Amino acid sequence: MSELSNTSYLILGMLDAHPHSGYDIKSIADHSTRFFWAISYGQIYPELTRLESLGYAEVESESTAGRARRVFRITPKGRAALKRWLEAEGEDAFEVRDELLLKLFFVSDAKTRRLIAKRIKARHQAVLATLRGVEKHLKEVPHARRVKGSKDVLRGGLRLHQAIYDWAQDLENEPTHTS
Amino acid sequence: MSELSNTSYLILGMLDAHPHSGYDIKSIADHSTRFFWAISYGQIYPELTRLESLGYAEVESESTAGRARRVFRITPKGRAALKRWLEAEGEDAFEVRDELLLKLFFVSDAKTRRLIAKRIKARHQAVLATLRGVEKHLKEVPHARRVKGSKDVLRGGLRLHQAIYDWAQDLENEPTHTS
DNA sequence: CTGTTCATGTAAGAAGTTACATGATTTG
DNA sequence: CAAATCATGTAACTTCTTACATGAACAG
Repeated sequence: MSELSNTSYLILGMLDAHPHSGYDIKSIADHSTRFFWAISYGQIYPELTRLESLGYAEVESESTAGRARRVFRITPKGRAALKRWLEAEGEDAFEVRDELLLKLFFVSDAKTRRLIAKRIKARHQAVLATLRGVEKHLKEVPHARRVKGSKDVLRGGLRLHQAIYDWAQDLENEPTHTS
Repeated sequence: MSELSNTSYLILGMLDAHPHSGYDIKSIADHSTRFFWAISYGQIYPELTRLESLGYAEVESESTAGRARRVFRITPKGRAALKRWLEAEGEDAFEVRDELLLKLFFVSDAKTRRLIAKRIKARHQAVLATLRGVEKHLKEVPHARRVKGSKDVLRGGLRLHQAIYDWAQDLENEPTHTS
């Protein structure tokens, strides 16, 4: 396959904003990109090593004593690759995997259907609450350190989850299935 | 890990509505579940064999001459497992992977940002058009043959993609980034 | 002094995609 | 008769998750 995956660019994007360790990247991703692109340690650490060996990133600092810590910095080559990716027109993968929608699709009795609607509501209410927390937190982050698109993307997330919530609300209130 | 995955239940759900071949399942999935749970031949054929060997499904008919075709039917054991799954409370996985959101997250210049907004709009406009086509098609399918939740799920999809479209529209019209 | 957070990494496996190989039947 | 569609299946690969192993530093 090609040299860099979307997950590589996610890491590169984080390094572009500021030098980071694998641990940093994971924590940032867990309250930002995870809502539309999740990553795990099992990807991050090997990928950082790989990005370094390919010249897209380099080790900025490495702790020799005490607690282990390797901080990576993006290289000019990495920055160029990131820019190219950002501007490239491609397939622009969009994928949803939703177990509750899958269940709803196959459900025939009204009672289970209503129960699933309830569960969908609860799920997205929880996500909305989390996103509102992120929003609050974001306002406290110094302007310069903020990843540029975070505000836009956050608003998109709020809209998306609100829309699903509203739909599930309607579904729950609907009279017992006709037609 | 456990014996049946969500993808197994998707197949079982299809067989519950009506006996099908692997090819059938793929074509149905491609204009229904694919919007929230995509599957490929590489999963379907081995999984049908597996479901049969575990007693959740059985071969209803098999062409011995001419064009190959194996039609599967759900067994009582399969039906029971499906029902249990539909009613089980679990983690209810919800996952989004969106390359354009990922790009937007890292974009700093207004021009690229606007371009990505445009691409998001185009993408979801296309999905909406497809979903409206599915909606039309669904009305022509005989009532009894319809998978029960398809209408509900379809409306959910329309809402979701409309919400993203609207958000992208706002994003495109916004004055060049302040704050 | 104990639990939490910081910190790195690997190994095994699950899940999914893509490409390939093969061939029959139908439609224009 | 050629192209599209019907039809099954496998192999190689990518991607991602989970669990494990290890240990330092800090907060109460």
